[in-house]
Amino acid sequence: MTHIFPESVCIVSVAIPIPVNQLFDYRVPTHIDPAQLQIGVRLRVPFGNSYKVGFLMTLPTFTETASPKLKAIEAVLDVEALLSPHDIHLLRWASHYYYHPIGEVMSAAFPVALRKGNPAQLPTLSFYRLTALGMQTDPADLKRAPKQQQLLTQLQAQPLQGIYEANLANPLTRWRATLKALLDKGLLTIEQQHAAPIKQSHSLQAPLIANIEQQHAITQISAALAHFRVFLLEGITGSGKTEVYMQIIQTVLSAGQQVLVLLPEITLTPQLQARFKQRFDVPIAISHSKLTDTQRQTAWLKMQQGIGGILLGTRSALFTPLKNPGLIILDEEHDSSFKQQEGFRFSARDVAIMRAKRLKIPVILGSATPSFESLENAAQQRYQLLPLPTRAGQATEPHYLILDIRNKKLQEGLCEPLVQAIKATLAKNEQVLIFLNRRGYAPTLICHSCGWVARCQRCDANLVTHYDKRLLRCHHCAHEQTLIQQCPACKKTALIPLGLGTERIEKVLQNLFPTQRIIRLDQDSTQRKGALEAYLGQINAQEVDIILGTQMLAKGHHFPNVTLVALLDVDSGLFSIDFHAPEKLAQLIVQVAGRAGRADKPGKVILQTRQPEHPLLLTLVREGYNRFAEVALAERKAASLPPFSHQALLRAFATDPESPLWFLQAVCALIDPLQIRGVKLLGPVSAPMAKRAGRYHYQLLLQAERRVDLRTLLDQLMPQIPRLREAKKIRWSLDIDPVDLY
DNA sequence: AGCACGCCGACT
DNA sequence: GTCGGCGTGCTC
Repeated sequence: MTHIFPESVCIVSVAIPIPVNQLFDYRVPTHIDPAQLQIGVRLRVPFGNSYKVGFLMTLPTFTETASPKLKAIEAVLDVEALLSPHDIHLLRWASHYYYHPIGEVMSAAFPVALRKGNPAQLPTLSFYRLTALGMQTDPADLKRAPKQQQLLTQLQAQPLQGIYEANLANPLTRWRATLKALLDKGLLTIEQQHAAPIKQSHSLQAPLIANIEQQHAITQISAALAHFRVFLLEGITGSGKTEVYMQIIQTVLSAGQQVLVLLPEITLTPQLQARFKQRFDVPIAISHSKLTDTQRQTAWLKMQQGIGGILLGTRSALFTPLKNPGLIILDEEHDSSFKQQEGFRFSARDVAIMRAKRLKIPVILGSATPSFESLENAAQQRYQLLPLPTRAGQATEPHYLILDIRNKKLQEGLCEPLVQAIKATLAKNEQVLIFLNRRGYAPTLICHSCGWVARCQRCDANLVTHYDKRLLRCHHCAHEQTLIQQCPACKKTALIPLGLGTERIEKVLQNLFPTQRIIRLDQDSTQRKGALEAYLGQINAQEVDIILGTQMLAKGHHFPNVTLVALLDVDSGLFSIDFHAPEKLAQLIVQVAGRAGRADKPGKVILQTRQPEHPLLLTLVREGYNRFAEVALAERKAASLPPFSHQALLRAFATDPESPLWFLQAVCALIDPLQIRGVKLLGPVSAPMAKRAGRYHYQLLLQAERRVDLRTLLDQLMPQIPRLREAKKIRWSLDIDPVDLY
C-alpha cells in the first residue's frame, strides 16, 4: 500500500431528505469556490446509487482527516440561499423540538418543484407595474376572456396605479396580445419592468368604521408592529375579525412589509382571497395542496422575492420565506388541522409563534372558540387577549335550548318539540340547519334474528350502511362491499340498520316535510368537484329550506337566513376517554351555532341529549364558552393535564398484533435505566381502536409537568430507538404535543 | 425513503 | 439448478 500524505480537503455537511436524523458530509470539488457557499443553498449530491437534492447546513471547513468514502458535491443549485438565516434557524429548532430528521424538515419548507432541484425562477410569468392612462376598449368585446374583461373593467372604473401580473412572456395567450395592443396604443404604460418589491400600497376600498372593540384591537396590535407579541383575537362569528385583520394588514403593507395569513381549510381561501383582492392593491399569493406544483412554486417565489404582499395559505405555507416579513395571522387557531398528523408532526400554530419571535413581528391568533391552551396563555399574560364581543350590526347571540330525549318518542331521531320548532321556523320562511356528525344511513347493520353485526374485517369497527350507493362501508379504511339482504350467519332476511346517519335523517325530513327543499352536506354528497360551492350558492340564494350536514357545516360559511340550528346528538362527545373531547365538543357546538342568525333575526340552537344535566353542557349553554373553558382548565390543572403538563406520544403499529407491544416494552426498558425524574409513563397500551386497516396500533404516552424533563428523557432516548431489534419489525412515530390521543 | 444484498420456495 | 420473495442494513 502506498503511503498517502495528508492532504487538506474542503468538506461540508448536507441535510438530505431521508428519514434518518443525521447530516452527510461531502467534499467540495476544486471547481466550486467554497467562499461562495451559503448555508441553506440547495445542492445536487450523489447519494447511494442515485442523486438527491440536499441543503447545505455548515460552512465549508478544511480537514486533513477526511474519510475516504466522502463523495463530492455534484452541483450547487442556488447562488444565494432561498431561506433567510432566521428561517434556517427556525427549521433547525423545529427538527429538534419535534425530533424529526433535519433533511425532511428542511425539505418541508420548499415547494415540491424546488425540492426536485428546479431553478428558483418564476416560470414564464413576468411581472409588470402598469398604469392606466385612460381606456377606450369596450370590455363587452372580451366576453370570452373573463380575466382581460375584468382587468379592463377595473382600469375603466378608476384610473389606477397598481401591480398587475401579465404573462407577457407567453406568446400563446390573447391576454398578452391585448396588453401588447393596449401598450402600443399608449393606453397603458409600463411603469416598472421586472419584479419589484412592494414599496407602498394603497387601500382600494374604504375600511369599515370599526366599533369600539375593533378599534381597541387595531390600536393595540398597531402599537406592537415591529415587535414580537402574540395577540389572541377572540371574536364571535360576525364580530368583524376580518375587518380587524384587514386594517392591520393595510398598515403593514403600507410600511412595505409582507403578511402571512394561515387558514385551516382550503375551502375558506377563496372567500378571503376575494375580500383581500378588493381591498388591497398588492399581489396576493395563494398556497394550498390543491394547487399545481408550479402554482405553489410561483406563490413561494413571489413571497421570497418580495413581489407578493400577502400570502394566503394552509398549514404547509407556514415556512414560505418572506423577504420583508411584517405580520403573521393564523385564523381559526383552535382548528386541529393546524397540527400535521403524519410525517413531520408540527403544529403550525406553535411554529408560527416561534417564527414570529425570531422575526420580531406580531402574530394574531383568531378564533370565536380559542383553544384552551391559548386561553390559558392569555390568562398567564403570555398572549394578549383582544375580545370582540359585539356582533357587527348588533346581531344578538343565539339562545340555547337543551332537549331531553330520554324516554321520548323520537321520529327517527327527531323529538316532537324539535319537529314543532322546525315547522314554526319554516312557516316564517326562515332556514333550518340540522347537524349530525355521522354520515351514511346507519352506523350499524344488525340481524334481528341472530344478533350478527356487520363488522370490518380489517378494523375494530362496524360497517356503515349507505343506502344511496347500496354499500356497506368502513369509515376507517377503504373497505366497501355491496349491501347485503340476507344475514351471512343465520341466512334469514332480517337485517336492520340501527342508529342514525345524515342519509337517514335526510329521508326522515323528506317524509316529514315533503314540500320543503332539503340539502345534505357531507363528504358523500360533496364528492363531486364544485358540488359544495353549488350547494352553498343555493343556500344563500334562499333556494333551500333545510340544511342537513356533518362537521363541514361548522367551518367558515355563514348562513344569515338560518334561525334554527339543531344538533341531533351531542352525547357522543361527552364520554370520550380523550381529555380534549369536551374542548372539541364545546368548539363544535359554538361553531355550528354561530352559522345562524343576523341582526333582525336572532338564532335559536337546540341540543338533543340524553344527558340534560351534564355539567359541561349546562355550563356551556348557561354561562358561555369562556366560562366553560375556565371550568375545564381548572379540571385539567387538578389532573395535571396539558397545558399544565407536557406530553409526547410514541405510537407503533404492525400487521402482526404483538410486535408493536414488544417494541414499546423494549422502549420502556430503555427509559428505565435513564432514571429521569418527573416523567410519567402511561402505557404501553393498545390504541383506542387497536386494529385499523389490518394493522395493530399501540401507544406509549410520556407526560411531564416540566417540559425540560420530557426533553431530557427524549434527547437520550430517541437516538437509541432505531437501534432496537424490536424496531425493525414495526413502524413507529413520535408525536410531540399530540392533539389526538389515538 | 430507496436500493442492494442475502438466504429460502416454485419453476423452465 | 435459477427467479424472486421481502427481511436487514446502509446511504457521506
